[in-house]
Amino acid sequence: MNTTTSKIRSFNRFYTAHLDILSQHYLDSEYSLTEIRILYEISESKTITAQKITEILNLDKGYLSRILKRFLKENLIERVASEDDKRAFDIKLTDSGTELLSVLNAKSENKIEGKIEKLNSSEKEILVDSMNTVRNLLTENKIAREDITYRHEITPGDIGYIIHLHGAIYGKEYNFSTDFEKYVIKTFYDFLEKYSPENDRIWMAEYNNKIVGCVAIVHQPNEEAQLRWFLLDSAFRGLGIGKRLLTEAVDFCKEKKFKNVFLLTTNMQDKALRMYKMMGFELTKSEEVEEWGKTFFEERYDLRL
Amino acid sequence: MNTTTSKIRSFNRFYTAHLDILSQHYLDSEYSLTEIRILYEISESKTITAQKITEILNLDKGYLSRILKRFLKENLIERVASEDDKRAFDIKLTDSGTELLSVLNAKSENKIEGKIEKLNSSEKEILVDSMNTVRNLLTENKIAREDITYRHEITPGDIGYIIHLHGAIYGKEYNFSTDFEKYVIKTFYDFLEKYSPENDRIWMAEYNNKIVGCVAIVHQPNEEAQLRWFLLDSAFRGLGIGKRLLTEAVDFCKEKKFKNVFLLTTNMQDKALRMYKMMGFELTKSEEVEEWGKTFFEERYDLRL
DNA sequence: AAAACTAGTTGACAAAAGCAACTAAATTTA
DNA sequence: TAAATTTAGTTGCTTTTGTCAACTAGTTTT
Repeated sequence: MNTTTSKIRSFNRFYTAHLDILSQHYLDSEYSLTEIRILYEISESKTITAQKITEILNLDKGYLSRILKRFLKENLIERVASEDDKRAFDIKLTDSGTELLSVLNAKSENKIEGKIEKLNSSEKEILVDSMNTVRNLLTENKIAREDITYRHEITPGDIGYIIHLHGAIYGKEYNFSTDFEKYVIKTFYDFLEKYSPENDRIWMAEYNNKIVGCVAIVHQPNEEAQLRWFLLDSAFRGLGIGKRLLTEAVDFCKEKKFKNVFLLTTNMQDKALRMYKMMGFELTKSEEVEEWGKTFFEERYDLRL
Repeated sequence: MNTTTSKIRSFNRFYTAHLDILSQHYLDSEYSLTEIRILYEISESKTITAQKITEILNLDKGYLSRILKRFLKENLIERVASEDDKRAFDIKLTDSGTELLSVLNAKSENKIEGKIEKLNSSEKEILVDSMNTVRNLLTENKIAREDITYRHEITPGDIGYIIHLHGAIYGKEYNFSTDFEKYVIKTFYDFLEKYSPENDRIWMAEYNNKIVGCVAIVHQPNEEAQLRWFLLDSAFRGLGIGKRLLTEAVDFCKEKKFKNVFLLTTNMQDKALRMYKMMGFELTKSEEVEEWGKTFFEERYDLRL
């Protein structure tokens, strides 16, 4: 028996009970969960047709029709004949409908408050993060480009996390030993020692407040710069994050008037190599080495600006 | 408006839709979700009374009574008058009831399989871990001591994550600047340079495969050892994790026959200080310093073994 | 312009759930 | 220990919730 599946089922049972949505009256109001969901859909889309609601909530149109009739009578909704389809109506909430919904929302929030009141703020953070993770993993479209944020100020914990990503990702994908992480630690220490906010920069791509990708530009003598630590969590590839990071990095180099940017990489990083080439980087050196428990080619790429 | 609450509400709406529990027929069977939940409860507790079921599932006893009557007629359950209460019956599933439930379980698992088939194994792991976290946090008992695991082999990504924790926690709790993280990076680099598996060790406490606490013993000249990097994520304090880590560390020192263990800390770490003293450490030096954007006392504690 | 389709309404009905009165046994109380 | 109260389960009656199919009137396809 598949344990992942059974663990998920167990969670589903737990959450069904937790949601407490199987009782008829939603939050002791005189409305059922279905009715509230209808009102909620109306409020969400500002204006909507009955047809659309049946699609979203999977309701019988006859059933819905009667519920809407009652809502009209109770002045919770109002509707006007649709412009482009004279059979249909555009439905929206009246003020008292909005009011009702907000009262119920407040009630629902109170109930949730009660359930999390014993958690401290970091536990709440963990809870929300975990919920987001569950949701993202269970959603078809997985991660949306818009959910990724970018920044370049270094805050406490960032560098450590980037080191962690390097160790974890290279360990998993290329079987690099912990020696590689040690090497990364060294490079970051040197970077921080010589760090010049004016001529160095590190960009981070974040998802759910967690770094999932990064790249940095480190100034070098003779108007050169080195591009370093270009990395993307495997779950976040193919979203244009890498391209965005590299573009920011190269733009920064142009802005700072560096004459040449170079980077050191290995022949194993096929995906990163493709992106470097796309940005105009060209192979200038290649040398076979044995390190971190593997044999590979260490390569240098250059981009003249 | 409290964002934690609204994020949870959003997740609840998502999960309600995801669970798909609002349709009448459970998994296209001729049974409703309520009926299946009843069967499930009966199967879980091997033998149960109707009263108990109404309590667990919050059902009307008249309603339940009729459902059970039907189950009896359909030979899904059987019941015998209870020994200790002649009004009540002990209910249990018949073979065909068990059979029905297992068919439905298989269906349910198939459905879940379908929803997670696109996830790779590490994503599945993350999913289950996150569900466990959600569940633990929403359950009274919060995080249980048994959910914490301990290990001391360094795997790729560990050191980076520990550096991250240092930066993030000290940044948040004591407002230390990123310079502190840089200092931690340096200490870890030195540690890895001189690392001797024989005389050094680092312990990690994990929750859901994520490091939440650590401590290390680093050998020093003259049969001394230094205790370093003792740290605990604030959400995981008060669970005995710190004590366990320190005990492991001191036991290791005894086993390795170090004559003295010392540690350097600051007067700000009140909680850690209490634990050090509890383990027998004594203050041997105290000096005012100004570092990482703060003024404080740097203190040395020693424990003779 | 006819045929096929769609948005919404309505009647008839079935299933799900709740409420209250009842029986019979168990427990509490005086 | 007998009367009063409570409890497990049943049954009749009712409301709520949801389904199905037939219908109107407007829309789209052919």
